[in-house]
Amino acid sequence: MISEEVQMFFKGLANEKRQAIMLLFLDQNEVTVNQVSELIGIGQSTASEQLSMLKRAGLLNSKREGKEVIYSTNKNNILRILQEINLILMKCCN
Amino acid sequence: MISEEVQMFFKGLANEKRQAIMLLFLDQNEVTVNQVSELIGIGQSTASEQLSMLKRAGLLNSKREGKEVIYSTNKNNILRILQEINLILMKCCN
DNA sequence: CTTACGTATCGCAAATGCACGATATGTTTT
DNA sequence: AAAACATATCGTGCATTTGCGATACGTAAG
Repeated sequence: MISEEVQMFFKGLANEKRQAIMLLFLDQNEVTVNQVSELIGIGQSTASEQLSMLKRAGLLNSKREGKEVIYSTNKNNILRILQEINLILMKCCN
Repeated sequence: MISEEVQMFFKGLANEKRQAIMLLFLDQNEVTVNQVSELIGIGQSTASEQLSMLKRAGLLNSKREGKEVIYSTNKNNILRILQEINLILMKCCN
């Protein structure tokens, strides 16, 4: 079987809205929940839940700053998991 | 938005059984539907459907050989999509 | 042509995922 | 302490996914 981490990584990115959220970080490296809600065009609660899901999946980090919660990419973890995935799929493609 | 291909790639790997199927190719580079059914421990129809899903997602190829259908990894496509994903996520992790 | 075997498709029930509004919690300002 | 704002959680309806058995289709052998 495959590590729980990698499994969650794929589930995290298996949704269009969550993919769109990740793409936000191409332009800016920090976003708040409300920004995501507005930029993606989803409700506030949905944004909050999808962001926390991406965090659980190891793709994002969050920190509180005043009343806002600021999300950013979990670079180290993403790169680590990417390497793991590359390794596995490369082997499958001997 | 992200390309349909990449989206399908993630959805393909977002399921435990399908991940297990892909891992079969670490040992052998060709499997039949029945082999998958037995090795993974799922019904014949389920194996058939998941395999054809992985093919649609661009991860597998298939060819008929007699009464059997033999699946193998779509190496070129996998490597291509992996590169694309790496590119995107690397940028997100500037 | 019939049988046997491998695979694909169909119909269905259960589980999971999704998105929302309402509401609760946390934080700053007044 | 109360108001205002940002975020998190809850409950719900709806859609999608999952896995199965039954059945249809394709292919090879008798």
